[in-house]
Amino acid sequence: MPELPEVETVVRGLQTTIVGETIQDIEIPWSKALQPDSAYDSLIGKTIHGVSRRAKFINIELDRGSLVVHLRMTGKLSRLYPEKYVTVILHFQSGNSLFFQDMRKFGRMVYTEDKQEFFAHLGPEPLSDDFSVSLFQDMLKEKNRMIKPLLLDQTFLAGLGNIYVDEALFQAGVHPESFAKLIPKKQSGKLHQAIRHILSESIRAQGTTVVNFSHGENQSGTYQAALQVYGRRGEPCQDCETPIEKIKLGQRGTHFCPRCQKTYR
DNA sequence: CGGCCATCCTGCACGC
DNA sequence: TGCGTGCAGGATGGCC
Repeated sequence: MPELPEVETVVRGLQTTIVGETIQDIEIPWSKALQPDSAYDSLIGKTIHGVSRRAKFINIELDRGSLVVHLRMTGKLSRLYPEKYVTVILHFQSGNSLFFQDMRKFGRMVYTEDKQEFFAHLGPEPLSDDFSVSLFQDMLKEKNRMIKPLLLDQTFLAGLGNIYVDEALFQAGVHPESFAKLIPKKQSGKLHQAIRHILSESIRAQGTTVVNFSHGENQSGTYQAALQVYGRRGEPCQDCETPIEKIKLGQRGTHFCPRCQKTYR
């Protein structure tokens, strides 16, 4: 499951490989993966001028407009033919190609001429300078919602996924069912720090790569071992040895230590 | 506004 | 062995 750090790693790779390429042709084995329907015509002949990241979106900038990619659960971009689960192939004039592989077919490539508009609904970038402790504390203060689903809401804060939210809440000692506006300043400060720490550390680890969809199976990153609650139901908490619990919250599997994480309600 | 549900997809774990 | 069932999950959209 690619989270923000994995996406960042992919983007850095693409910056050194596909910038300057011109799209000559596109194959679309899974038609839903490339949107809108007119995207094919819009993309032919376009040259890639840069690659950047916004939240978990990969923004491939063209001479006009952008090709925005979201990998969702199982999407991967690769320069080599992956054989299985290929949904879109960009063929470049150079003879090189870029393959979009996605077993679960949730991932999307979207052509947009107005990326500002496309990203307009997203909340702040958790790693940006703008995202200060005081801003975060102000944002929490006005939200009468449980903290876990709130942190997953991309319009509130853009880029956190299920795994890192559980980890950040554990590190901050905040129970996922706490109400945002009731979290004391000290704890929301810790939470802010935990979010940024986890994200930047796993970017440093070359994109975490938490747990594969097959559960517990390592892919490539080194951050897996650093996970303290996610996927550890029943295992002793590393701080107090109380078994880690798993509940469903906002339709998401949610892991936490019932002793170390305090509920504010 | 907030919470809940269904939807999209597929592979895998589990129970019988 | 093989089958059926349920689960996982990012984001969106609909409903109450």
